[in-house]
Amino acid sequence: MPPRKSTDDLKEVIRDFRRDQVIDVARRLFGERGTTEVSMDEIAAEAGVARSTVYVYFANRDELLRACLKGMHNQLLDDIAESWEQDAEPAHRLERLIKGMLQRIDADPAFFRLALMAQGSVSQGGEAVGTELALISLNIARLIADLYADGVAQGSFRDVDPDKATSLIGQQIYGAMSVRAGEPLPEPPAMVAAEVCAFILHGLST
Amino acid sequence: MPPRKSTDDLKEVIRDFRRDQVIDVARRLFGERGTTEVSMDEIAAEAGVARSTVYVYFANRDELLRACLKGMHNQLLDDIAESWEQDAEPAHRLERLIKGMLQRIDADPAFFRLALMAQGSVSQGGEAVGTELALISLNIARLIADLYADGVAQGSFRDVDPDKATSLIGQQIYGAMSVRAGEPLPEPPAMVAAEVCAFILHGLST
DNA sequence: CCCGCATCGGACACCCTGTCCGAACTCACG
DNA sequence: CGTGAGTTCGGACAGGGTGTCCGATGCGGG
Repeated sequence: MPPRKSTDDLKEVIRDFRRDQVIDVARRLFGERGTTEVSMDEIAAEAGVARSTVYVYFANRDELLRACLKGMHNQLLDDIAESWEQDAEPAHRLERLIKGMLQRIDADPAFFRLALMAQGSVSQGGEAVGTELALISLNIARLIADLYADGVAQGSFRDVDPDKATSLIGQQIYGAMSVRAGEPLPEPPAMVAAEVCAFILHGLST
Repeated sequence: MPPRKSTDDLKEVIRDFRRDQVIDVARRLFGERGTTEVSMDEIAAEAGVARSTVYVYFANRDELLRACLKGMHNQLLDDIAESWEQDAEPAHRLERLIKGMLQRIDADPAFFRLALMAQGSVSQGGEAVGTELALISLNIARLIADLYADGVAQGSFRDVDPDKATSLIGQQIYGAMSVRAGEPLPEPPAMVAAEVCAFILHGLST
């Protein structure tokens, strides 16, 4: 087996390119009409390939859905990582984190609704779609945990069980994102992020 | 058309009974394996009726799903209404509200996961399943709004835009419920409710 | 020029939905 | 007791989706 590296690499690039092509279409259609309402025929047609070709790249519908989620996961992490290092102040990081996620939703609300729906499927057949979403949650949770620990260390956050605090913060963010994913005409992300962040910091206390 | 009241009433009772029989089975199966993974055949078989008979009671799969959600909605409202009048103190009402919802989840976690999944479907075909869930949200939101207004009136809550405050509180509760619906071995609802409530009241502030 | 490879397109078996209808059963009424 | 209305059953049916398979086609590199 001779190296033949460049050729094989090219093939792989092409393969990835086509894969992404299908994923993009699937993500759009899933987002627009829901994962259950789009047939593989439609995806294939819209992507300009034969249905059987789609099955060359993805074993089945589930795997395609998982690939869609993975793509979104990566974009989300990129978005957040970008702004993460710009400010080490915990409260600011929190606000940036929230703003980043809201912006990601705004960039493709349909896609995020897709994620929410998949969230539902997770608890179901148990299929591997769940693992994709669990990864996202884990990554975000880690960021929150770090940020909280920093805040406690410098005395700006109340010191309670870190796991509980992380969970509660995460829940608030999750709720905020869910609502926004459904809202037709959302307010500016920066403003919402500021409100959510303020609420997390102070709650209803006078 | 003679009155014949008692007979017709009886028929209606029987009809409702059978309907509920199917709904119970459907709710269980939907909860266990997800709404998309259960066929009408299975539901009918498990309920001990012919598939065609199910279609006598429900026009289609969607209507059956909606009926399942409506049932859960009513149970939830009953649960909450029960404890609502026991204490007029806003903070206590909030905690009771949260506890009530957590208990409902614990009573039938599978069912709540079903609701979450349907939440996803809402944004999809747009079918009337959404209206069922929207009703639930509305009812809860009204309770929260009342409670918040009381708290502000008596000076125990910060006075901000009531809509925003209601929304933020609702988001926190929504997140907490979502997490709990997925947790395998949750802590006592009362304890979790207290934590969530405390977080809403004070946030991270020292 | 020819081989390998990706793609195509269509046939296939299987499953699910929603509709329909005739047959059997139940039960209240005359 | 007989009759008729209403209910259920079971199965047939069309339509549509999934996932598999395979022969045909086209293309690019050696």
